[in-house]
Amino acid sequence: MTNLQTLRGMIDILPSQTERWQRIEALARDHFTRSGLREIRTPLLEVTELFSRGIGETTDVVGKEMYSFIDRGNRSCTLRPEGTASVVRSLIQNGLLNQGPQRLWYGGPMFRYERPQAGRQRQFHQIGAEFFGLSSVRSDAELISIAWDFLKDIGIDGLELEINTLGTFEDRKIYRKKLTDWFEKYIDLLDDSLRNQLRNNPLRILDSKNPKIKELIRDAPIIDSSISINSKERFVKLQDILNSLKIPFTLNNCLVRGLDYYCHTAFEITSNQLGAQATVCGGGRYDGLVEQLGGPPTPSVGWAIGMERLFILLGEKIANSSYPDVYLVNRGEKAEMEALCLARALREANFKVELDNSGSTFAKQFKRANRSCAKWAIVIGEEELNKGEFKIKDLSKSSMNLNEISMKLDEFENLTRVLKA
RNA sequence: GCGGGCGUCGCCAAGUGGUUAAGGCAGCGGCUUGUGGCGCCGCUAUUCGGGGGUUCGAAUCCCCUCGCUCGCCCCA
Repeated sequence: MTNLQTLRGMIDILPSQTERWQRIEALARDHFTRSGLREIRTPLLEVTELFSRGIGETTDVVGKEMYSFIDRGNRSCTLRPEGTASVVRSLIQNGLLNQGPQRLWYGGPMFRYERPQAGRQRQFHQIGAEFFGLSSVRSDAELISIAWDFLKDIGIDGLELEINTLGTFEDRKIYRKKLTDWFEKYIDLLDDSLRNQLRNNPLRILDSKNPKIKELIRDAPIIDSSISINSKERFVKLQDILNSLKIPFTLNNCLVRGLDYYCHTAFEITSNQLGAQATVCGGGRYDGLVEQLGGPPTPSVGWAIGMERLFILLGEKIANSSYPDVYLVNRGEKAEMEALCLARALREANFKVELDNSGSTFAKQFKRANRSCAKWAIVIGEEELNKGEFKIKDLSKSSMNLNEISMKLDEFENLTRVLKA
């Protein structure tokens, strides 16, 4: 195949799909605005170090999934694999963390060099929300509710919210040790990659889908056994609030965020309709991140939603539905000019107008008018022009020639009144 | 990076060694040089992702390669 085509894992969003995107994006913007979030936009390209430091050297994302290159100034640059690191960088760089709590949302394309599969592309889109400078457990609950309500509002059903706690950094350290010691006893059962994980990120083993490991994990120590009274109380409080908000959830003590700066709340919203990649929204609290990137200690909590997965769940619920108000049938040199002027005037008056520029026969043009699903056809030809008129036709009426009305070219007010009816 | 499935027109496809590569949708033209949704007629793949091989003969068999897809790892 010598034809030029998209890079693997990168797809075109064609006109038949863009309207769905616009609708969801508009709904998201509206939902976030009502939720008191303000949008932040950061560059797609950042210095590589931002992600290696912000996401973690030992993660797969940084270790093998980044789109990185050296630019002409000999800097290592990376297309963002996620949104949070850039947002944090921006808050620090622009001094926004000195201006009180920040409630933000962002959206746009992210890039990860992975093998594409259902619900996963190399260029994919996320929308995310984050709170900075808010440490109460109510913030965690509010943020979860914003995600939950958004997904509900746009009409997605069958979602499940799973939550877990990772405790404080101290708690995690203790748990990590416990877990490592425990897995060491079964080191023979672990393959190379799991042993690697055991060294770098033992908590992530809990997430394994390997059936044998899953069985093993059933008997592994759970985090509950390691966390402090305060952490436990915080987690119970979160559950209480979610109950009060009538947001159903399940506890999943294998749900972990592998990175060191995560603490307390971790959650995912999943669906069984997504194939292997079941998570449509994932997030948690990461009080250590801002500091790790050179800012002041700042409590932070956030989540991201995968847009492509959202669309899989939506199916045909948000269909393209924008048909023209008017299809302008026209023929003959002078009539064509008149039609162009009329199209412009109607568009100015907020009508969606499709102008037939084909110059083909009236029969053809009407065929296309019908296909376009326009409500009205306006007809301008030599005959009409000679009388200083045009015709309006209701395309939804089945009779062919009987449903025309003639109108003078200068009766624009009258025309718009008819079209609106 | 590693497995499984697949690759025939813009889309959906039939064809599984004999040569004129069905059919449907969409598109274009006509029946209808000025009137739509139905109908009828015609046109639209020298070619079966690409390359090489086997054969008198290949879309059909073999090898390589590219791409898509599903899964593993991991994530949204």
